Amino acid sequence: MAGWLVKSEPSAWSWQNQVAQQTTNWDGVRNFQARNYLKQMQLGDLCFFYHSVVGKQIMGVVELSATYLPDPSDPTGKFGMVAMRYLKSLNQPVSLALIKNTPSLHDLPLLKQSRLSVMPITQTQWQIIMDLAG
DNA sequence: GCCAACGTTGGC
DNA sequence: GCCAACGTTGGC
Repeated sequence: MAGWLVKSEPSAWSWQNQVAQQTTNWDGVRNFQARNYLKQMQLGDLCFFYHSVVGKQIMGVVELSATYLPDPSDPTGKFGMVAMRYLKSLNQPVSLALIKNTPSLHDLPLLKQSRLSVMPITQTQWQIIMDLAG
C-alpha cells in the first residue's frame, strides 16, 4: 500500500497538536507540485507526519479524512487543502539522519527535494520506514 | 543565524 | 517566453 509524507514545522503545527486535536485542515500549501499531490489523495490514504526544521523526524501516521477542497486562506483561489485525522504514533520516530543512513530510502523526495512539503511514498518505502519505526 | 536550493514573480 | 530578482524553506 503506497502512501504519502507531509511535513510540518512544530512551531506551526506539531504532532502533539495533531494528537490532541485529532483532525485538522491541511491548509496553507502554496506550491503547485505539493498541491497536485494533495489533489490526488483519496479518503483513507495514509500519510507520514514529519517534523521539519525542529526534530527532523517522522512522528506518526495520519489518514486523509477529507479530500481536496478550496483553501479559504488563499485569496487567489489557486490552492486547496485536505483534512488529516490522527491515526497512530510511531513506536520509534524515524529521523532524517536514519533515513540518510538507509540506502534503500535514498530515493525519497524528502532527500532529493528538501523543500517539497507533500510527497508520495511507495509501498516499499512505506514498509521500510515502518520497520525502522519498530 | 547562515546560506544553499529552488519556486515564483514581474519586467522586458 | 526568458530570465533576473526576490522570497521562502529547511538543513546545518
